[in-house]
Amino acid sequence: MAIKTRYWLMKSEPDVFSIDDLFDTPNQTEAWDGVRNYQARNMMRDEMQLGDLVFFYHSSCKPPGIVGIAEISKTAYPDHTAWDPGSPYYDPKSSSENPRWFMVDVKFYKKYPRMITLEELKQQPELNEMPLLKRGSRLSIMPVTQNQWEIINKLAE
DNA sequence: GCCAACGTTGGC
DNA sequence: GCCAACGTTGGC
Repeated sequence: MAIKTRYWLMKSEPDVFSIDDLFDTPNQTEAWDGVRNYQARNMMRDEMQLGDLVFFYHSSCKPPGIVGIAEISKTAYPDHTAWDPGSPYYDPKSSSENPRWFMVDVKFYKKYPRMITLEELKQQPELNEMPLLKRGSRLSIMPVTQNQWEIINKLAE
């Protein structure tokens, strides 16, 4: 039996990797490397399923917001950038025998005709339970409920 | 560039 | 296992 699709939100700084970069990547698929937070890692490693849908969020930019949707195209596998001393994501405590960090592959799904800004998300009372909108929340990957997913998709119309 | 909030580290 | 110090995130 197929597992029910889950929904997520993943943050990326567009200067580093934007939704247009994903669009322009061969096969429109890229490894989501560099996650170095245990909570975020656990969600990728333990909960993300093939075909799950992801809000692509641009952070640390003006303005921040959701710019489109990606799809999980490969479930979690070790993040080898942690083993590369030349990588900004290098972590000497991770090894191929005992990997500490994981990544998934995401595939471009769609880009919204306009960004749904953080400001706009904040104005929706139905969304105030989203971790994204909670004071002090810094999670780079977070779950989205089906209800939240539908509300935001409607905003994009 | 500021800084609040949060996670991680490491001495004890 | 506590907790102070430090580093990072990310909106503003």
